[in-house]
This record gives sequence, C-alpha cells and structure tokens, in this order.
Amino acid sequence: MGGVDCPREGLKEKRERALAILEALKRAYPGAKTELRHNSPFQLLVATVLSAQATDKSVNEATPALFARFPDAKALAEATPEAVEPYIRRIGLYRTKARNLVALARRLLEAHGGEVPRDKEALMELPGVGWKTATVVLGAAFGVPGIAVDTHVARLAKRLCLSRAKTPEGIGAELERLFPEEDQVFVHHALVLHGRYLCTARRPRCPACPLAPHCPSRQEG
DNA sequence: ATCCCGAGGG
DNA sequence: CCCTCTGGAT
Repeated sequence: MGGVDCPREGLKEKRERALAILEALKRAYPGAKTELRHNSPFQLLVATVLSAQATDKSVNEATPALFARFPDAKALAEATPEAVEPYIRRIGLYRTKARNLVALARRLLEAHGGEVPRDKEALMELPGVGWKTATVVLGAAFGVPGIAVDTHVARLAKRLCLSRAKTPEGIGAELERLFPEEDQVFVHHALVLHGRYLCTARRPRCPACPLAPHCPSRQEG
C-alpha cells in the first residue's frame, strides 16, 4: 500500500524523464498558474494563508466578501480576529487563521510599509506563513524561481519517483535540481492542478493520465 | 506528535 | 463512517 517501487535510475536518466514529464505538463496544462482569486500580492498572500489544509474552491468562495471588507493590509490591521472570523468560518481552521491574518497585516504595516516583502526569510517571519506559503507567493506574485511542495506536489513527486526525500523542503530542493529555473514556477502550479484533478490522493485516474508513460506507479484501470 | 476545523467525496 | 484539502505553530 502506498509503497511505490521505483526503478534504479541514474541522475542523467532521471533528468531525461523529468524533462519528458515537463513537456507533457506543458501540453496538458498550458500557462498553469494559481487558481486563487486575487488582485494584488497582499490578496494573494492572504488567500494562500487561507488555503492551508483547505480547498481552493472554499477559499475562492470566501475571499470576495473578505477582500471587499478588508481590501489591504491597513484595513485588515485595524480589525479584530473576531471581526474576520465570519468571513472565513467555512474554510476551516478559522480561529487560527483569523488571528494570524490580523497579526500578519499589522506586521506588514510595521515592518514593510504595508507591502508584501520579496524576501523568503521576511515572509516566513509573518504569522501563518511557512516555507510552502512563502515559496508560492514569491513565485506567483514576483516570478521568483522555486518549487513549493504542498500535499499534491509531495504525493506526485513520490508517485513519479522524482524524490525520496521526506520533508517538503527536501523534496523541493531535489525537484529544483531536476527542472530548469525558468520552468519551476510553472511546474509547481501544473503539478498542483494535476494532483487536484487527475492524480488524486484516493483514486488516481491513470488511464486518462498524460504522464502515465513516464510514471513508475501507474496502475491499470 | 498533536492541534486546529469545516466541507465535500467515496 | 473515514479520508482529504496548495500547512503552520507548539
């Protein structure tokens, strides 16, 4: 169960397979980018924090009203967590997230003039922002190369035998060695979409999968 | 390792 | 019912 028997494969061989996967991803998910609704780096940061252990769908249903009421860091910094909670209750983990978002907005004002910093260490000092969220925001908002590893990317990296690392940071570092810098942000979003809609956690749809020729874990229908 | 947490899928 | 969803903090 879950045990994927990966082929013995040299680095050169694995790199060639990674490039074949990249080409298939480009054909299947051209121009893949985040599906989180946002109109600014600030809104993308908030939406990404909200997306932790939640579906993008639930986040996108909540953010229009949230951003109408709290459009920027200043508005959110002046709020209380209790005032934010009703807007995000249906997302789950809502008390922690409401508290983090208000504290995050206040810190953005105090330390960064209300703007989203373009620096990973600075981002990770914000409440509710860890390595994954920081990497996603840098890539999606500012085009900084990097492969953020969430639940989908971790699952696919394992199934595709692209990494055996156990931590998200370790998997990300290995993936970044396999894919060209200029493609890394795309690879992240394409793998997320692929994991969300086809290579799902429970019942992956291998017969319909464009990556199947390059996937050691593929199963028959 | 555990907690936070609602909602949808199977 | 159980599992999963673009995790992070303790």
